[in-house]
Amino acid sequence: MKKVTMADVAKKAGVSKSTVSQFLNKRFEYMSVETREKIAKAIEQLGYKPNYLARSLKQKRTSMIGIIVANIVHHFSTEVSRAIEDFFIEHDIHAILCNADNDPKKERRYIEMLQAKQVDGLIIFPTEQNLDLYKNLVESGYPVVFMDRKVDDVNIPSVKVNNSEATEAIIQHFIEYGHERISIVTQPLTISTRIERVNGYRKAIKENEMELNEDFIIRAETKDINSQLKLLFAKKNPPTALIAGNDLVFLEILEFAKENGLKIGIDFSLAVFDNIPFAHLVTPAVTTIAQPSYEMGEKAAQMLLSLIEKENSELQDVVYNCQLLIRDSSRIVRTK
Amino acid sequence: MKKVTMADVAKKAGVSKSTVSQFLNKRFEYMSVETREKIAKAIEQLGYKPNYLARSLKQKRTSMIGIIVANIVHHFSTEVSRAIEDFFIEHDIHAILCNADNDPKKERRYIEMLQAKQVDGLIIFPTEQNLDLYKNLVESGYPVVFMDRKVDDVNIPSVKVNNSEATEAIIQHFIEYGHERISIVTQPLTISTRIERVNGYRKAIKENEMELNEDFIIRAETKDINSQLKLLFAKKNPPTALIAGNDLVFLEILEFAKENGLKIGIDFSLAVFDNIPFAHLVTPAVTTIAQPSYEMGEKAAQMLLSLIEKENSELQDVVYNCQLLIRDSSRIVRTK
DNA sequence: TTGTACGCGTTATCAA
DNA sequence: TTGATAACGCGTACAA
Repeated sequence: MKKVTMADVAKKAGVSKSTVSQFLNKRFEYMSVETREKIAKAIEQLGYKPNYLARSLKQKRTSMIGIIVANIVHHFSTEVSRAIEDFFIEHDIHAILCNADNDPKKERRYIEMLQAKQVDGLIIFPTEQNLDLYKNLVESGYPVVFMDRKVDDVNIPSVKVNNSEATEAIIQHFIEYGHERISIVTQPLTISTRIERVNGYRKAIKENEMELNEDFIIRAETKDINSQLKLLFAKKNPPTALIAGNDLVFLEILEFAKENGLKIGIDFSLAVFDNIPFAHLVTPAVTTIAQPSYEMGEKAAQMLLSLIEKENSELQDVVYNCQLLIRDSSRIVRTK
Repeated sequence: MKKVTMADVAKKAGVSKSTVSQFLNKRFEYMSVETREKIAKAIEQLGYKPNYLARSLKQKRTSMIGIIVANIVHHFSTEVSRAIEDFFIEHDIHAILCNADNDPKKERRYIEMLQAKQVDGLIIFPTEQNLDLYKNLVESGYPVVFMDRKVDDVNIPSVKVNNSEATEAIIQHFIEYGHERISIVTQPLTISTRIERVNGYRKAIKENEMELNEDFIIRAETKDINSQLKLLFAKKNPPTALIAGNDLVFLEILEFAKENGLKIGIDFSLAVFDNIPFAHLVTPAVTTIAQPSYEMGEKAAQMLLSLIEKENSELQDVVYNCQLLIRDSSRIVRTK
């Protein structure tokens, strides 16, 4: 794999390296047409491709950014990442996607690796467990934007949704349809997003003067959700409506229902956080609390770019509203 | 964002750059314990992080590979990419994921971009439309592996499944359940995968001495599939069984069925290529022709790594078998 | 309009 | 056991 360098092109064209460099950077103003053509021909013949690596080293800019998602299996992460990648490709910036797998150690490793690779900036779905590291990033002035989650006491701008309000809204919806026992099912409360949702849950229950039953708040790893649901539904007064924290939880609920012969929309109502691509196609169609993932990704990308280009060093958090998409799975009216 | 370099560490520790480099590369054999400690302390205090970029320039190896998928929305691509990334991360190699979006121009652009970035190798879901480019890659000795598709006349090893045989198997299954009019629905026949499946379809129909109806072979862009299905089902003798070419086609079929009040498993039977994550959870559960996507990704990654490390320059194509997962959507017995 | 020379942060070679 | 020096491939003053 013989590499052809600028020097080779220069020799072939009978000019100096700098002239070739000029050519590549399209500074034709002071270049004779002949030289220009000679160089073009030489490049063509040799099949020369500039080495971005060397250029990056010199320019101290790699035109690469890193995305660290908490859990790549989560559909929301995928959508957001896609948006970020799309945005940056328009600016000739490549994204490297890393999956921290909800593991703070992996997150740390990736952050350090990406910095070593000199990426120009980072968009992180933080595990929220590496405070010192986040603070280091801020101090060293590294361009970073947080996604989906917020970390207190760290001055990094974040893009997220109004989790609390969205949860209140879906509960309001359930109440209007006559539900009196509503349960929320989520993964462990290690991150702000889930905490906010449970806070919204508590608030809504309280404000509606309903009984707050702690057993109705399931916070468990996905692998344990099925058994927890079994316990919940074995109670004398099981819930009549469930709120699923994300698409992964939703699949667990589906599995639970299937195994236990419960029909969604009949035996219990259901609403799910996240965009489920097939939500409107299954029977019954599933009510979702959709996050504007594409806009969120785009926004974060914009913010990061402005940080990279130093246009703006003091960015505000951005909070999006969720959209409640009512479908059949939550439309049953409960008459006690 | 002041960058601290090896020179800074060297100065602080009172040694030369070369010694620091030795230290970083763990060549401690001929190094006094004191120097070692001095350097370690200096690195610690300055918060020094080696610059991989400079290292890569020198070593002519970036520890990055590129993945170019044809269509990132396709679930199969995601699974394969995940497997590739997982494999390479174990070897401290980062993957850059690019979405060619089924566009040969984009594919070309990405290949060139990734080469300019000096990635160590490429795994490509080829559009099959850039023959000259593929040939160039081979000639320049660039490590490349094709995924999912095969390109004739180009000496690049590929990892794929036995599309033709898998299609024959599903048709055999349908026939056993009494179907006499089976249709295959796929995207346009621009790539080997789809061509092989349609070939398998033709072969199976012929061998079973059934009537080969060209109208029963739908090859259309996803956006046109719905209307094509409408035409198909408006015929006097519509098919009683459908084979969907992938998950995107499947969603179109779901949509079509919903809009026209047709019930899957009742009004027609269905089998789908690809792993649909929720296939067993919906009603009726969907019969799938699963590709071993994770193994395929892993295999391709292994092959690429061996090419990169020059262990092996003549690799064979690898063909995996699909697994037929019979579920309710195809279990109805047709009695004419 | 073009060429020379140096710097970017490493690593490799070879002396010391 | 350590250090000086030359690469790696490109960009850019500054000189010519």
